[in-house]
Amino acid sequence: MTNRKRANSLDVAALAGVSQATVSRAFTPGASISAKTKQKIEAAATKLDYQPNIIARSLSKRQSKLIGLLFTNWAHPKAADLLKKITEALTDYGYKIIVQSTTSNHQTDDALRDFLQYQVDGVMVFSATPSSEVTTEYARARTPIVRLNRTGLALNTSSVSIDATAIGRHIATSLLDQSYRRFALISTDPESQIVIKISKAVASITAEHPDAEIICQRSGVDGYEAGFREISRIWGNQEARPDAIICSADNTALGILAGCKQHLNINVPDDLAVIGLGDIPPSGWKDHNLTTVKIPHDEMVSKAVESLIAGIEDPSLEPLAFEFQAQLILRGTTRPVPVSTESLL
Amino acid sequence: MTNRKRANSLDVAALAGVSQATVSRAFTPGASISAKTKQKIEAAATKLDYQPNIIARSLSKRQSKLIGLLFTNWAHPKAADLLKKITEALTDYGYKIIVQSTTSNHQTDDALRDFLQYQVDGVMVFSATPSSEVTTEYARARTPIVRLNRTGLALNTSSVSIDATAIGRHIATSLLDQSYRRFALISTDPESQIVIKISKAVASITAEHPDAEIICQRSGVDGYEAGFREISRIWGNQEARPDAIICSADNTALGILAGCKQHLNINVPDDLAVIGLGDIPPSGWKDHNLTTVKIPHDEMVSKAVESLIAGIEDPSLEPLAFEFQAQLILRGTTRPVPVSTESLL
DNA sequence: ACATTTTATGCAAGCGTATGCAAACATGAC
DNA sequence: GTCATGTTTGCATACGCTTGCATAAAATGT
Repeated sequence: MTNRKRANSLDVAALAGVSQATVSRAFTPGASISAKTKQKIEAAATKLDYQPNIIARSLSKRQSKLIGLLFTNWAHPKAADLLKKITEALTDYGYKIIVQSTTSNHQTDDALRDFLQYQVDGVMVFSATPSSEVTTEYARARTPIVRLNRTGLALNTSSVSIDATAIGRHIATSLLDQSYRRFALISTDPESQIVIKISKAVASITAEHPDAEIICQRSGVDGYEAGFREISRIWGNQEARPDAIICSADNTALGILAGCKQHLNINVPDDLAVIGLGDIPPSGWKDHNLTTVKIPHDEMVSKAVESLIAGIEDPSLEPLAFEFQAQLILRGTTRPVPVSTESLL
Repeated sequence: MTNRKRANSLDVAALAGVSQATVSRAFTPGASISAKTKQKIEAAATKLDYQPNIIARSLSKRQSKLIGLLFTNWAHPKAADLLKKITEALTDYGYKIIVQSTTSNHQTDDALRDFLQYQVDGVMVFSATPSSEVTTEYARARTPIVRLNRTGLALNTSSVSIDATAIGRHIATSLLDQSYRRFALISTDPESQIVIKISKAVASITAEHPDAEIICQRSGVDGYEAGFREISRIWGNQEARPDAIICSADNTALGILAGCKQHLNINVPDDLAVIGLGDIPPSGWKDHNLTTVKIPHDEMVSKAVESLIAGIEDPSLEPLAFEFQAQLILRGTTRPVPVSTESLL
């Protein structure tokens, strides 16, 4: 019983008095095998504590049932939820997930090449964009890549994202309807495509409106504390005080809110509107009650997983770019909406 | 160039004019090979876009360089951080991580068996306890398991946890020093070993103190909203109002705090002390300023990874149970500490 | 009963790599 | 030039499984 070596199909075959091939078939769903021998083999297998070696199977079948998951943005407020969702969805499809964390773009490429060495059947990338060299390698290997939280149809990869332009326009329109006119845009990562698109959308709406303007724009403001400090700086510049702040993260927005309340004595939403992005749980808490944007992460993950599987099953499938609609959640940090526009929500 | 088949070591060997074995050696660090041929092979490899097939290597070497990570408690406030830390630490050791999510105990066992099929070199389990059947299977396969966030030395597995008894005693002593006497214990999961130990520690301290008592104990209170509701219920029972609440999660504590402020008009910390567990970011925010317990997750992860690797490298190593000291962070939801006890912190 | 179809099994050749062993080669000492 | 020593290489086999093909066994039909 203290046998060093793990039992393999040959051992089981010997014990069950059949050939090794038959053992293999006993563990292959849908294979041609009689109920009787299958049972016999299963008995032998349990006796020997045998379980098929998936590594060997992968080698033989030339598919690993492994999906690479490249995760970059761990600071994302929904990081854990996303991971859970992705893992579970892929598991349902019979895949195992091998995760890798990266920070720099350089690392991204290395990690993707690693995945290829592990013969992954597909890769999902969260909040990162691989180089075109790597993606062509993937194309050559006919291994699909799906990017989550990145837009566009770049480089042989699919993407699943939100329709940032739409939500940007929606935010701007809504603020205008609520009689705000002087917008500030505060973002975490200046390179985020989503943030850029939102900014552009807001800009295009204000451009159409005679007395509206974007009065201030700042990036690299990341997190609660940063928001708390940032609002003082903004408010300090008396000639250019905004009356509405659009923030690329709820955290930051909550920090701003705290600053308003605690030492600036700014009345939200009368003097100033604050809008976040992401709808993290504290935003809904009664003591914050932040107006924000809810991103349909669950649907996005489902779609991403779905399209990854589709790409694996049919390698000739063309990559696609999906965009989902985000939802503006009006709470207490913006004025109540005039009835006329309520139907828009 | 649109070659369907991935190049393998034999193709490279042919192109470089050497044997397949030599190619293998070119990609094996420390193998016996001359600089010249190695270079030649590398040139051929890049030309063919060759990368060693790790699946095949694993089969041949009988080790996969794969670690199974079983993740249960996705709701843990630090879930994402922990995952990141674990992933990165294991990557540094040259391992890849294959994650699996589970909810029920039954799933836990299945997932662990799956890992075994994938020939993982070791497994890390976060917030779950595998059955003894599975752990003996692992012992037989000489594959180590490390449990993170679970205590004790059960079933051939190592564990890394906090010293719950110590922090429980510390909390209780500190509250007594601050002249609180009537304690309430609110927990999320009634089965959490850590919570149970903390409760017992608090109980043992109060037992030693003549006029202190645990006046109320509730479990299954999970999250901000639940805390918000719970404090009303507690406060409603006028004869049994506590003067200090010890909460097994910061979220819940923050909900309680909000309830105190918003409609119960309870003065924290004068009428009531509130202590959380976990030190999530909002707890440190100025508008909450929650006294809580900081858990040294980073050290714990390092230790867990370290001991897992040790177990892999030396299978004869006995499992160990590690306990780390948690730290009480005194903020605004408890009274200032009398000077005499400050040295304890 | 036999012929015919269907179903189960075994045989053997892969899948792509690692590695012990022996042969070949290079190096330096004499 | 020979020999001893150490370094590189190739050969062949193993790792544990799948699967096409051929054959044996069972089921069906007449």
